[in-house]
Amino acid sequence: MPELPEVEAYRRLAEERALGRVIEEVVAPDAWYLKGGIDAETVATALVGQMFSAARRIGKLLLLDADDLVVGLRFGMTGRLMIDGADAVGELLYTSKADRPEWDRFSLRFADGGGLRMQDPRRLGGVLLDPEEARLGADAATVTLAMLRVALGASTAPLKARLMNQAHLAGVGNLIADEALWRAGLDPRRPAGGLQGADARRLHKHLLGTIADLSDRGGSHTGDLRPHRAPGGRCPKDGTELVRDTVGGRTTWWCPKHQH
DNA sequence: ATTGTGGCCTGCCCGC
DNA sequence: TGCGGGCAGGCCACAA
Repeated sequence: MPELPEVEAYRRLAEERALGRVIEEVVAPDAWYLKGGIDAETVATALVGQMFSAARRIGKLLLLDADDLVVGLRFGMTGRLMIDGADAVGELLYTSKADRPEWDRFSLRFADGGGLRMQDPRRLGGVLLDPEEARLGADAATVTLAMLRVALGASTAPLKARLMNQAHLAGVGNLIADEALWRAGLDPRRPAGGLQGADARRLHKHLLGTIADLSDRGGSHTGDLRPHRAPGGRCPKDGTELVRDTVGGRTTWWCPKHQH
């Protein structure tokens, strides 16, 4: 399930292997995968003959800068990026590791013979041209405490929902949200705007720490809480049985003893 | 503007 | 052994 750590791995892969190569062909067999009212012909006309000069990332959105446009790649929950057959992320929690031709939703072939592919069994990702980058909030991996306070604002929404709102803070998905709140000892249901002083500082510290740890370990599914997100699971800190509920529309697990 | 809800997509796993 | 239902969740449309 690509969250920020996985997309950052995709970005590095693209930076290493996709820049400076002339695009010779666009293969976009799945019209549903092209977002923003574009079709395969539009994408091909825009991209063929160009090359990428930079690979950027905002939250979970990968941005490839071509000569006169930007390609945005969204991976949803089950998307994978492969370049010349290489995969940046060995394992995704909720997607098959299989590589099937029918799961190729979008591909670019380079003039040198290699190519870039998006594999996505569930078709939850997509391709955008010139995405509106300003619609995304601060990137969660580098957010400062002051920016986090702005992102939380005076919102009455549940803290977890606000953290996952990409317009305010970009890059936090369900697993990272649960892990960071668990580490910070904060109840996912409490109002986002109610965080003061030490609570906000603790959230900031553990949000950055969670993202750094999970990136080092190899993905958003490598959190300390993750193995216990199951019926009967207990808090690895204090042994209390975890609570499962829906918060912000997402399945949420937390420890009723130490998260307040 | 804010917040919450439902639907989309498909593979997988469980119980019958 | 096959089948149906539930589940996973990122994103978006929509309602109030």
